[in-house]
Amino acid sequence: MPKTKALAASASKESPARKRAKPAVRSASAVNRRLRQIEDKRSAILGAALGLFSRFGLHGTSIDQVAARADVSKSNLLYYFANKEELYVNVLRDLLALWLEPLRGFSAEQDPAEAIGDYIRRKLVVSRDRPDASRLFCLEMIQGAPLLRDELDRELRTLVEKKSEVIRAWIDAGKLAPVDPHHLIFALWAMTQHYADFGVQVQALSGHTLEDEAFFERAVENVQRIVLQGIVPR
Amino acid sequence: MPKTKALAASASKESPARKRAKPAVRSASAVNRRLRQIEDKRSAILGAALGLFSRFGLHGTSIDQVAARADVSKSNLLYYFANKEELYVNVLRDLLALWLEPLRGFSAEQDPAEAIGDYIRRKLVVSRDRPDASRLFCLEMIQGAPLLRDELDRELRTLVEKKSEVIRAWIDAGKLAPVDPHHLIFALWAMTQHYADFGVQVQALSGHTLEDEAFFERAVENVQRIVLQGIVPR
DNA sequence: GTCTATAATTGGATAGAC
DNA sequence: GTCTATCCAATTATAGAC
Repeated sequence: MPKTKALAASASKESPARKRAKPAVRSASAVNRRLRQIEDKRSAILGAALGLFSRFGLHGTSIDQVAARADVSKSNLLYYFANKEELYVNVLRDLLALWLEPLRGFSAEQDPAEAIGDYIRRKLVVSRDRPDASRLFCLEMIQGAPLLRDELDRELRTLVEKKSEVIRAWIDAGKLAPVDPHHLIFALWAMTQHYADFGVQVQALSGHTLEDEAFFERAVENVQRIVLQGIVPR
Repeated sequence: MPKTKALAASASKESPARKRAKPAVRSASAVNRRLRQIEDKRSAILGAALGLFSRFGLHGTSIDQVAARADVSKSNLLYYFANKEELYVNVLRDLLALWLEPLRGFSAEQDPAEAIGDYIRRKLVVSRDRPDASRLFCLEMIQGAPLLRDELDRELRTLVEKKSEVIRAWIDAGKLAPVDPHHLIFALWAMTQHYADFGVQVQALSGHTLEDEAFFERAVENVQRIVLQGIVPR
């Protein structure tokens, strides 16, 4: 079985950028420049890591590759992140926020059709602009989300419960057909992320990518139509 | 970058079970028994491999683990499959058929609502009974489907085109709202596979699995309702 | 902070006896 | 066909100079 050794205790080593500069002779601005430089390097590494992890997974990616892509040496990378798994965890952490963002918009005062239509568009924008994030998230889920499990149970769960209440309120007000909120949310996630996660298949079958403006709009319209109106003629 | 060395030339080594028994002293039934034994072992290995590959991916799984799970020795496994990638390819090949199966059902004479409702149920059955297959397929897609790309372009593509025609015929006959066939197919795939691929998340948020009979039925009904009727009250 | 070794380990694959 | 014993390559991670 794949090792999970340092996973739990992964917050152990402080990253250098977190350490405050000790009183030195340098001017404040020089220190700030330095700090920014370091932070930039960190995010360069994180960005490179996301790109590779999201395609090849944790085990399919070597530190070397990440380092090369981030244009730093391998040992330099290991100076910033104590080990591969710490790097991976840090990439994942940044992800969840981005992933949850669009859902927060929902509120009972809105018109449901509009709110949900909007949500679909926003999620498709994420699929278009951050397909790597979507894919890594998916990868992690497939593997049983060993690293996100806790967050899933806490943050995501409470958020989903809250939004389910909103959906129920809409239904009670007769503004929405009686649909199970959970299943509706699953459906929305699935349909929108599909364009990122199965991008290759979408491309192979339709000949287009979300990058293609016209195709993107068609995707938005069709998903909206299916979810809102359904496909049986009225 | 991850190596792709022997991928193309992977059909090189014949698997032992494919070789016909040479004229021997054994009785026909003895030979048959032997062949079946071998075939059984092969599928034991393939089954074990599917289970592990679908969770941890190609690189996250070692031959050792597969061998252990299939209850054979590592070198014995390598007798049946020349190398890890050949094993992986064989697992994938078996998959595609299973994956395409449900779609073949579609034909223009059927009532669209019924045909599509049926399709949703059949796909959800697959998600329930063969989640590992669904997950591995998803993994492969995320990674750009290096091994399925050809099949995607051929088999899947022509099948999808054919079924898109059926959908278009339904629309022209006024039996279906004007929806882009491709996007509809994507939506159906996405919503149904989601229950397998994101099973952990579904479980974490809803507290249920498709194994749960009542939950399964609710999933079927809700997906059907969303796709067919939509969620805006009529 | 960054680099050049290099240690340490894992894991894929082969050789050859039985 | 199956096993044991290796070989060998790829990687992670560390040590220590600059």
